[in-house]
Amino acid sequence: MVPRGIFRMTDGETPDNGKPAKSLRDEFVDRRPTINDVARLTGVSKKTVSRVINKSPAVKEHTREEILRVMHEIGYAPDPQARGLAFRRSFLIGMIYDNPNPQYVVNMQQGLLDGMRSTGFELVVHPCDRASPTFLEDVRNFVERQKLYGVILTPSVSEDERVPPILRQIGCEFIRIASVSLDEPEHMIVSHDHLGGAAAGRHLAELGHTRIGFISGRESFRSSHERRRGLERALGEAGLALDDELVVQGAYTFESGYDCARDLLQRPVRPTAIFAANDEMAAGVLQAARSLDIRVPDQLSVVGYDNFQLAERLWPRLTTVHTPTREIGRRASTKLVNPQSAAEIEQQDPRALPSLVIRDTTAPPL
Amino acid sequence: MVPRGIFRMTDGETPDNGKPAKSLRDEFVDRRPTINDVARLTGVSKKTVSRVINKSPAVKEHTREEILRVMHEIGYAPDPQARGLAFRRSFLIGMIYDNPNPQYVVNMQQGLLDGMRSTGFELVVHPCDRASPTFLEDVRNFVERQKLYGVILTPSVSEDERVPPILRQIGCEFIRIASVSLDEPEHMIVSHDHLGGAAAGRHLAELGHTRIGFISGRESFRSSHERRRGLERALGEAGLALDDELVVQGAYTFESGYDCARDLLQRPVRPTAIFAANDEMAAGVLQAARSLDIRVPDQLSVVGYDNFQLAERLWPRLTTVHTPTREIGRRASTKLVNPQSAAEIEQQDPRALPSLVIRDTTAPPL
DNA sequence: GGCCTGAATGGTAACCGGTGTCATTTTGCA
DNA sequence: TGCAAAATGACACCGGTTACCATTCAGGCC
Repeated sequence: MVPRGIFRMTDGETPDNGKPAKSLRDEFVDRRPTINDVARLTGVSKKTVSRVINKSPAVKEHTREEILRVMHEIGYAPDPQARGLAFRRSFLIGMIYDNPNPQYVVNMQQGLLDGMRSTGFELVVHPCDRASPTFLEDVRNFVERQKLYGVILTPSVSEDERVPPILRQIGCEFIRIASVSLDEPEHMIVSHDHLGGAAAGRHLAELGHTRIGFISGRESFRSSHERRRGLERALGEAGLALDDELVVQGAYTFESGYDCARDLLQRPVRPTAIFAANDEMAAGVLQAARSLDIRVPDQLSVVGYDNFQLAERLWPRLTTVHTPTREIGRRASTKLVNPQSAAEIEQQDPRALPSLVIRDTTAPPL
Repeated sequence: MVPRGIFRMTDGETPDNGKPAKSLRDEFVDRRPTINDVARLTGVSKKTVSRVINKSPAVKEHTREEILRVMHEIGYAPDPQARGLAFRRSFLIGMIYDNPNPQYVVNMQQGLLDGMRSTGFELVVHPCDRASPTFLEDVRNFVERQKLYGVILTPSVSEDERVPPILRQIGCEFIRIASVSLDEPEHMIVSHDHLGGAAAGRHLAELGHTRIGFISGRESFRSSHERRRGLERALGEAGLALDDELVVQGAYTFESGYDCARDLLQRPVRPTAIFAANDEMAAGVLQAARSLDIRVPDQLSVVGYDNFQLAERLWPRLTTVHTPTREIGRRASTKLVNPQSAAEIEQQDPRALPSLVIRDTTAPPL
């Protein structure tokens, strides 16, 4: 039996003005259809339509289909603002970052958007300055005012332990993206930088290098620690050790890579290989080698980390560790907007691990 | 005379429960203050508070100050969703782009955010595929569903003439960012790429080059046209002409730059200088020269366009044309959220013009 | 000085487009 | 037929805005 009213086109109280029959769509040329229109056209209450929107199981299959049909016909889509107001929560995901590398930012954004595609969520970007005295207040205001559905924290914001308590207090979901687990797993996506560091170390050890220099990022950067830890582990497994003398501290910038490499390469006994903790610094290493007439890879092997576009544009083309930033981003946003499917993905798909890309800056030592 | 009620802390109908005096803020630890709270605490109606929020002149100065004081004290900020719902318009700005270059995207975003800082607007990023059959539908849905306040179109989406009519129909403000004016000025921010092209051409002509190659972007890219037009003008002013034989078409990618340069450099009489329409392709030119044992800049001068970070990482460091992408972005968003101040900026500040950055890839011909 | 008029200001109710709570109707099954 | 469970609906509410009306105030006029 057909539920009464399901097929009525107009409500009993809406007078039929006798105009020639026209497509349902025509009514909405200068006005977007609302939930009330859907309810009126299907003859149910707006509450029932709301149930369909929210995929409540408490709607008879037949009713649901009819409502969906009408929605489709008149081109209805719920208003995220109205929904958000009632939910006390928007359908916006915030990406909070303080990262100077454009390539990272864009790859991450792309990945986040991949995971949010056709879910109705949108991405709001929010760069910030972690060193600013108003940093925490900025974050709080952003999240609270926009009533964000969730937040993605990327390095180095993700490493700031002052942020999670604020988000918990507000009641905003968040995912931290970091090189090592800092939290309960449901809040983390880990990039396992120690594995990448180990791959680089193994590669250099296999080539026969024993005097290996390491250029780190700032003390406060977890990723740099992890990459070093991996390097040390791989060298250890090859019966080697990382000489503290050959570890110098950079700052993830091209210039710092240049300076650190000049330092290392002008030592009485210089290293035969340098592992720079990111590609920017590795580019600086190449520049420094050139300035000292040291040929790469014959006289010096160089390994970077990140595998940004830059690595392939350099000369020689840079051997580096690829980080699947986009894939990591996709997982992070999926975890936020679709937790159950995220769990599946994580188990089966190993693509989110770093991997070595061997190009032209590494060779056996002379 | 003090308006009645202004200083009352509680409404007459709200019973004083006799608890010890506490900061006004304490009331809002688990609940954000609303316009009703502000109205109650100041003893005015919410309508008056609303007038203050919207900077209506029809509020007595004294009343306004008092309301602002209370707002500040309890940490009130209007809910953008509720406001948006009533306004039928959100406080979100969309950035719609289909641009493969991360550096451009990030610089542009940064600039847009600069112009929106502390205006209460937020930036929603929306990459898209202009070649997709659903492209226009995607754009429409995005803008219409989110009820965007305004949209920024960047190349090459900004060059698509099908988009503006859709936005006009929806009633959404937009700004097109392009290399040349395509529209009424109030919808455009122009990057004047022909000036940059001319600067590059002038530089090469002054160095004494006469056989100059040009690697363009795809036919459909306005920027490439403009850069070429500028080159031709500068050469013309120097009594030279661009030889059509030496113009080859690339695609703004590293690989296309490499291929085109190999083509040009293996001609019987090769050019002594190459102007590539962007830095990516210029990087490809350097690679190609190296592969053919042609020394830069001694045997070949190279000029790029964009001045992205890459330009300084290359070896030799690339001479290129700087585009003030971030500044352009700042102007674009300012124009959207604060049109009157935008007009002033545009007149006085010339920083938004391209300028030549001379590095190490250009020298007089042998 | 009192009255009238219009401008300035404040109040009330309805509305924007959805959701929550809880009551009511319908259905399936013993 | 009765009853519990499933399906649906009525109504208030989310936090702002507008439309419209009521009140207050100032100035001009007689």
